[in-house]
Formats: sequence, structure tokens, C-alpha cells
Amino acid sequence: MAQSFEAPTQRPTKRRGRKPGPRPNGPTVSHVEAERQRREKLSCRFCDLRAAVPTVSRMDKASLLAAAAATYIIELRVRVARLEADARKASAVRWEPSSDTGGAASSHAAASALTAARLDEAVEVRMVGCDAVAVRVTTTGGARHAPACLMGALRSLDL
Amino acid sequence: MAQSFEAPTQRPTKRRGRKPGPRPNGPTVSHVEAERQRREKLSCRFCDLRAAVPTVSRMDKASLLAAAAATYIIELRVRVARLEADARKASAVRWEPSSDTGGAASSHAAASALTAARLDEAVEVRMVGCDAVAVRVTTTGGARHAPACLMGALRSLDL
DNA sequence: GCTTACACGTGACCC
DNA sequence: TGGGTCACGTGTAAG
Repeated sequence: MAQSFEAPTQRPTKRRGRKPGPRPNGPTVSHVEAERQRREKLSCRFCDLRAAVPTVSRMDKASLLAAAAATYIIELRVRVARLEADARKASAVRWEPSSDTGGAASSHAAASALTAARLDEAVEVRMVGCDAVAVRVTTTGGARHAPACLMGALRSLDL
Repeated sequence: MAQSFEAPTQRPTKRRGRKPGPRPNGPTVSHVEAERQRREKLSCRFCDLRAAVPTVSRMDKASLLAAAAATYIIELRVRVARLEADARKASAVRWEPSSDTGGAASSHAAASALTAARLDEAVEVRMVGCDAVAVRVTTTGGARHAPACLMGALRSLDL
């Protein structure tokens, strides 16, 4: 209901006049209209994707999808992983020189570190200096909401 | 290249038999075949995108595009930006005055660091990476029981 | 006139 | 029952 009309942003050629004739209000109009709505939606999504992928200049739908999937997302994912690992490693708190995801053989015992584990999440706490601690929370499934959970827990401390 | 046949990976229901009849080798076969190739390619790209976006379980094409564009890519981009800023500014857990210049320093401090102060003690929490936080407790008198208090508080979290 | 690419209508299918 | 989605064939604009 939002999009007033069709603004492909990439193909201003309006192709056809759209609705070549006034709807005769026939019996099978329902599905042709539904299909039209679906098409509109899909095209809009394509435009959004084009807007989201900056490395695209003028591509077809297929190429756009290819770029979005193969190139952009994967590259961003590896960059995120690398940056996370870097940030974790370069910081004064060195958790472990192991790889990020995967096996993660956490087989080292630190002096002043306590580790607690539940069914699906684990938290590590380590002293840094004498007035700071570093806390890391890892979830087995997706590590998406880990920070939120951690922040919420810390907030609940009412420090 | 290489796509042997059609493996939607997501919709094994082959809908129709595909090619309802043997090629009559008619006059206008060229474009129907070209269109079929285009469709194949596009579907393959959709499958690739589905494989690249992990947060999608079973969605339509439009929803998949929406998720890929609006959610995943943007989130990854902001995460990359934040991590880059973090890596640049706080390679270690150095507690420089967070409000140093007050200029554009709100890049990483936005909703990632909260500071609370009581009468005689202050605690700083800062995100390190995306699943770890660093907590520092400072007491005005420079008491030595700050770490013990902090550890006890964290322990009481029963994580 | 070729190829490439898109939107449309429509049959078929699934909740 | 019908709303929702998909793939197909085709007309049609560009390059």
C-alpha cells in the first residue's frame, strides 16, 4: 500500500503502459491482480537489494543476486569474522589463540579465570589488572543475541 | 556454468513436468529456450542467496530478498563499521577518557558503553568485539576490594 | 534481424 | 473453499 507506483530506479523505461485495458471485472481478475501485486513487491525488493549493495552499478536481476550472495555477503561475513578475531586477539584480554568457530578447543586453564557453562551458553570471566575484568559469553547456536544478553545481565546487576 | 539441471534445493516439487511436449522445433523456439535459461539462472541465484543468508529458513523470494537486503547486509555493514572503529580506537582495553574530544567519538560509544556511579565507586562497561565486555570498577579511595566485589557480583549472576 | 532482459497473463499447485 | 506462490510461454522494448 505504500509504494505509489513503480520506480525501479534502475530501469526507468516503463516498458508497457500497464493495464492495457480497463478491468472488465471478469471472474479471474483476482489472480491476475494478485500476481501483479506479487510482481510489484518482488521488483521493489530487487530495488532495495540494489540500494543495499553498493558495488552494483547496472546489473540484471540474476547478476545482482549473484553479487549479493556470492560476493558481498560472504565477503562481509569473512570480514566480520576476521575483525572480531582481531579485536579479540589484539585486546589486552587474550582469550585463546584458537580459531573462532568450529572446533574451538578450549583446553587451557588460566590462573584467575572461572568458566561456567550451561546447556547452550558459556561465560568466561578473567581478571585484567586489578580493577577490571573481561567477560565473554558464547552461545552454541547463533552468537547474535549474545551481546544483548550480556549487557542485559550486567545491567541487571544494578552496579 | 555447470548447473546440470534444476535443483531448487528449496522447492523440490517440480510443479510441472517441464517441457510438456517434445520440442516441435517450431519457429519461435529460440526465445522460449532463452527464457528458460534465464529462469534457470535466476532460480539458481536465488538458491545461492538462500544458502548465503543463514537466518532464513523457508521464505518466499520476496521475503528472501527483503531479508537479504534490509536485515542481513545492513546489519553486517554496521557491524563492520563498528568493528573497524573499535579496532582503530581501542586495540587494547585502554580506558582512555571516553569523552575525549566529544566530536565524532560517538561512533563506537553509542549504546555500547554505559557508566554508572555511586557514592564511592564507579563501574565502566565497554563492549569488546561482539560477544565480550570489559568491566572496570574504580573506587575513590583506591581500595583493594574492588575486584573481589566485582567478581562476587559477577558470580552472583549465576550465568 | 539477431540477442538479452523484463513484465504480463495464465495454468497449476499448495495451504 | 480461495488466497498465495511459482514456472511457463509470449509480447515487447532496448543494445
